[in-house]
Amino acid sequence: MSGAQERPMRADAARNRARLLDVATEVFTTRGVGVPTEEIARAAGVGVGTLFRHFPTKEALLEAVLVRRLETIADQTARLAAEADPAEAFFDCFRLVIDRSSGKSEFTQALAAAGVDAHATLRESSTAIRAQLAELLAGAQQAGAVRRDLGLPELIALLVGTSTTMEHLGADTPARERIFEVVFDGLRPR
Amino acid sequence: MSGAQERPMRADAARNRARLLDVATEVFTTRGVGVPTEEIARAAGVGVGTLFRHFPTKEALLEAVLVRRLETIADQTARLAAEADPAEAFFDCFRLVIDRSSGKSEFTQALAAAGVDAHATLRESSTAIRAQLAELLAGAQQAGAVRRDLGLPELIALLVGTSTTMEHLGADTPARERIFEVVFDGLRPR
Amino acid sequence: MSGAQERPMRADAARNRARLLDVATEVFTTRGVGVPTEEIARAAGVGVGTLFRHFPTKEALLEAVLVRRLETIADQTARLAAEADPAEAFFDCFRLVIDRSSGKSEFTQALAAAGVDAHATLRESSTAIRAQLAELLAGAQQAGAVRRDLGLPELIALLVGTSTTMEHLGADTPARERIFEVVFDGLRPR
Amino acid sequence: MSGAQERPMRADAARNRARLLDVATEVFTTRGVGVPTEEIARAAGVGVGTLFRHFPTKEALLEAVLVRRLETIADQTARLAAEADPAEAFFDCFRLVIDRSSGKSEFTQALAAAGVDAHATLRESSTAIRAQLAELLAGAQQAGAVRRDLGLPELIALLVGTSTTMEHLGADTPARERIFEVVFDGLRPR
DNA sequence: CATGAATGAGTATTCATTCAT
DNA sequence: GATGAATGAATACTCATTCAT
Repeated sequence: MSGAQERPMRADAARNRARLLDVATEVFTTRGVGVPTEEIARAAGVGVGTLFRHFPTKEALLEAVLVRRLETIADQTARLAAEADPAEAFFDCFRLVIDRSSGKSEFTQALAAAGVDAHATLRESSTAIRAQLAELLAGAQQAGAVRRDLGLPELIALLVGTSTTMEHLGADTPARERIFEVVFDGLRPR
Repeated sequence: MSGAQERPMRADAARNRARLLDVATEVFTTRGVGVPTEEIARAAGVGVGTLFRHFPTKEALLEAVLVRRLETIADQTARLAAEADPAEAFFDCFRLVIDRSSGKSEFTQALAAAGVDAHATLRESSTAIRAQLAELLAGAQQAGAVRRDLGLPELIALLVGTSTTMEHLGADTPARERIFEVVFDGLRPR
Repeated sequence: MSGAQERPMRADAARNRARLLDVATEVFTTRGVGVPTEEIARAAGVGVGTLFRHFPTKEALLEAVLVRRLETIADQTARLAAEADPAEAFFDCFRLVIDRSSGKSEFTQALAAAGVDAHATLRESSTAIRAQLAELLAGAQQAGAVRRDLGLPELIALLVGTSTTMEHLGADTPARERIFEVVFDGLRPR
Repeated sequence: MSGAQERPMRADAARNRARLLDVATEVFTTRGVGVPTEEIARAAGVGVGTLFRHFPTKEALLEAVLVRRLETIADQTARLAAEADPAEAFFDCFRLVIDRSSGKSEFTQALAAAGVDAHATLRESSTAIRAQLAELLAGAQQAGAVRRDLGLPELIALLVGTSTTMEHLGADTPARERIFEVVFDGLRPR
């Protein structure tokens, strides 16, 4: 149900596609979405034509990057949810989502896309993550670890916002930890 | 208290400058920074030439918009700080800053600019607001209303992040209120 | 009712616009529609930006060229129609339309556009020319100089086709004259 | 009588070549010459590589299409010339050539190619058709059915032009018939 | 001072053609 | 031989900025 390849796809083509995704992720994350396609192609060691063969549009490339991010997170989130007790699962997941967030506000966009509706491809993977977040939230609320009046939209908005907060703190680990404390304290009932 | 005028400046010139700032604020806020300068000029009822006479660069225009925002906030913040008791002042100010946040992520940028060091012009007004925020924070902490381990950088980052959170909730007032509760609860000691 | 300038338009702007139209006409006519916009701009001694300021689209430029051609023809046609007797007017006009046709099949397109429907601007001037042709045709038919069973569509198609015929004869004047004889003979009743 | 095959050529290769020619003819005729090679290949059920193996250039493909058209016409023309009396043969052939004309101006090009000297490959088949047309014309002229002052160039140009005329009339059969009457009347002596 | 025409570097995208699989 | 992935030159169009009117 996730990323099934229609046909095997030639080895080099797959390698190029992967390389393009990696480079694009890196570049979009660190330098924003404004970077020319040609530069991305060059950095991936392919011609522009190849980039556009794999992703018919710059937007499609961005979308693919976001989808992959979301899928990665969804996978890890799922693993967490299965292992820990509800409360721990919820807070660990919150951390995980935030920690996956890196550089620029690009990831913010990805998460935002999970909240708002986007293109078809994105919607699928964002739906997956939304479902998992909803489940985790419900579990934590039933376990009495999180305020009952919070809904999924607030949770998502809070994830996006906290991600932004962290971006502005950079690598200052103690400060980041204090923010986690503030938010987690605030999330608990009472 | 606001950008000193070198020479008297003709009345119409001043009017044009003001109009440009207003329009730019509106446009940047609602439609993002990507809007062509020409369109801003037209909306302000002047030619592009005039725009570039007042603001030598598009970036300079954006900067001016941000500065004015920061100044406005600083003014209101100052008023609040003078009137209420420290705790109330702090939280009221937090709300005020967030509520001034509207549309797009433009305002978030303004807040971000207060955190990071940007161009010279910005630095002046951001310094002002930083000073006030620092004072308010200290007051609230001494009054025992806010955790003592939080520094100014965390506060600013939190403002930026919460602003982002709110953007994603849009006009859902009850939800926004719940976010305030979460953050404010989290800010309090213990 | 023809090409009214909204506002005076600066002298240099008008000159550039005219130069662009001239160059485009020349270039499209002799080398076809495939010629890069940049080249047209360079040949007109302006930057691409100027070209696109005057004609927001390559298609718009082509359209403008065609319109001007049609207008020119319509003007001359009108003059002819007013002076001569119906039969002479009709045949003179036929010649005139064909003789205005030069190089490539670009003019064919222009005439075709008069037959089929095109963009709004084109339609206006093509309507004008169609009306005049219809009038001339009717006059010649009433004067007994042209078969009564021919309609306007056939006339236009014949103009386009004869224009194509002439293109393939190039500058061979006697041959062109023979074609005129063939077509004109064929047009007469019986 | 048609392009000699150097070596036997494998059965599937021959089938591919034929299929490509068919598809290209169809596509060029209905949608013009601008259609991407890749699309033609796909429609023919082969990869682009195969297309370029058979026709080293897009232009070569177009040329092959035209050659085949000309050959077909030449064949039918030859048959007609052998059967009827000179006058009838001439006019029937004229009709046949025109009626073979379908969609877009692609066929017009083919005819035009018979008039002008194009690439080597084309020259061969166009020479054949030119010879036949010359013979038919001479026959009709000696039979007193066509003006004596017309040469082969005029005839070819007239064929091309009339083809264009017909294109613009589309499927309006009565109108097409009237055009034939006009042209045929005009072609007769006096 | 204001205007808006001119500029031209910059960008996404297409497509004929080549070549590794 | 066949395939389709890779290539990259080419092209229409945009927009910040300058400067003649």
